[in-house]
Amino acid sequence: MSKSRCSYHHGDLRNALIVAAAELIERDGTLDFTMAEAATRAGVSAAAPYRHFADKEELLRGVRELAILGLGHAAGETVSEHPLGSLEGILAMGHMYLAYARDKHAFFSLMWEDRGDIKERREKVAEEHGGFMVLVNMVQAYCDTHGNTQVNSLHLATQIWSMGHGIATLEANQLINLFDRSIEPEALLDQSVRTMLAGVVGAAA
Amino acid sequence: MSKSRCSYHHGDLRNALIVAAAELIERDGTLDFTMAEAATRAGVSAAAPYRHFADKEELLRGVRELAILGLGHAAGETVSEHPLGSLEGILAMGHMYLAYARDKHAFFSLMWEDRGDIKERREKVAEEHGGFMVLVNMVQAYCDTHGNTQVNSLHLATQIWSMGHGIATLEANQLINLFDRSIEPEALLDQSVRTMLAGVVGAAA
DNA sequence: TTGGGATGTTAATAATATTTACATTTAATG
DNA sequence: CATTAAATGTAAATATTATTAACATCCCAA
Repeated sequence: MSKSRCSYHHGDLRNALIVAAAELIERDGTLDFTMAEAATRAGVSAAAPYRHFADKEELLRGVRELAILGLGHAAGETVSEHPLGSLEGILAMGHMYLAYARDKHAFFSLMWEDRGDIKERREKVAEEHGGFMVLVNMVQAYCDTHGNTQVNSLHLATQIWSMGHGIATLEANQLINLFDRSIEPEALLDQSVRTMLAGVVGAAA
Repeated sequence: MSKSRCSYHHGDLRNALIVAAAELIERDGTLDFTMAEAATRAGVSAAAPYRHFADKEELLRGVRELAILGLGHAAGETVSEHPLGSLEGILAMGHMYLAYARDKHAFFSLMWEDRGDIKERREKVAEEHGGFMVLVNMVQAYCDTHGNTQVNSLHLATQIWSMGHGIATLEANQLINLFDRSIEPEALLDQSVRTMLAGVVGAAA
C-alpha cells in the first residue's frame, strides 16, 4: 500500500491506469485508446495492465466508476446551490446534466452504454445512486412545497430524468436541433420540466 | 448492373455486404462482427469489401441507412393505423419507438450514435426525415383537433421525441426501472406524453 | 531469512483490419 | 469484333492491438 521508491513496483497502478485511460478518453473524445498507451502514460510496460484488469473492457469499467462518481458529485454541488423545493434547483439539475453530456460526452456514453455487463453496471449505478436520489428529493420537496403530497416522486423523477436524458443524448449527437435550428436544449428541457411539474401540482411558473 | 452468372463477379456486392453485416449484427446484438465474416457470408473473399467500402466504419454507415429506413417505415405503418389527430396515434408512435429500441437495440444505437461522421449522419437522418415529420404532423393534427392552433408543432414534437428517446435509451440499457422496479416504460411514456399535451391544449384524457 | 505471491518486464501469439500485387470480367471504343 | 481500361475479385502480405507466456523483481508473512 505504501508508496514505493523503487522503480519496479508502481504502488498504485490500478488507479493510475484508470486515470491514464480517462485522460486519453478526454483527450481524444473516444474510447479507443490503446492499452499500450495507457500503460506508457502510467509509466509501465504494455503487459502490466493485465495484472490489474482482465481486459480492456474491465479497465473501461473502472473508468466508468469515475464517471459515475463525477456526475454524482456534480449533482451534489448543484443541489447545494439552490433552495430545496425550488423549481430553479430542478432546472439547474437538468442544465448540469446537459452540460455533463456535452462536455464529457465520452464519459457520459460510457456511463450508460451497455458493455456486456448489464448486471454489473446496474449494480454500479444503483450503488452510486446519489445523483438520482438527489433529484428524487428535490422533486419530492417541490411537490410538498407546492401542495401535492400524493405524488410518487420516484416516478416523477424518473420522468424528468428520462426527459433530460433524451435531450442530452440527442444533443450530444447533434440531433436535437436537426429539424428546428432554433431549438436550445436548455430551454427545451426547462419547458418540458415545467410542463411536467405543472401537470402534477398545478401552475408551475 | 445486371446479375452475373459467372462466379467471379458478385453483381451487387455492396448491398449484399450491408445485408450480411446487418444479419451478423442482428445475430450477435453487437457491432463487432468481422469484415472477414461479413465477406464470407456475402460469398466473397476477405479483401473484397474494400472495393466498396473504405473501411469498416463505412460499411457500418451503410447498415445505418438501412436502420433509418426501417424506423421510418415503421413510423409510416403506425400512423396509418390510427386516426389523424388522435391521442392513440401519438402514443402508438411512442410504443413503436420503444419496441424498436428494445428489439433492434444494436440498430437503434448505430442509428444515433456518433461514429466520427456527425456531419454525414445529420444529413442522412435529415434526408430520411420521414419518421420525425410523421410525428410532427400527428402532433399538429392533435393540437388543431383540440382547439389550439397556435402551437409550434415542431417544437412540441421534439419534446415528445426526446421523452421517448430518453425512455428508450434508458430502457434499452435496463436503467429505466433501476430505482423503481414497478415502472413500465410504455406506461411511463404514455403518461409523460399525456401530461405534455395537456399542458398545451388543456385536459388530455 | 526465506519462500511464495504480487506485480513488472520483454518477447511471443492471435485476431483483425487493411494493403499489395496480381487475376478476371465487364464494358466502352476503335 | 478485337482491344483495352476500369471495375471488381483473389490470395498473400502488413500493421495494429489485445492478450498471453516465460521470466524477473520485490514485498511480506512465517
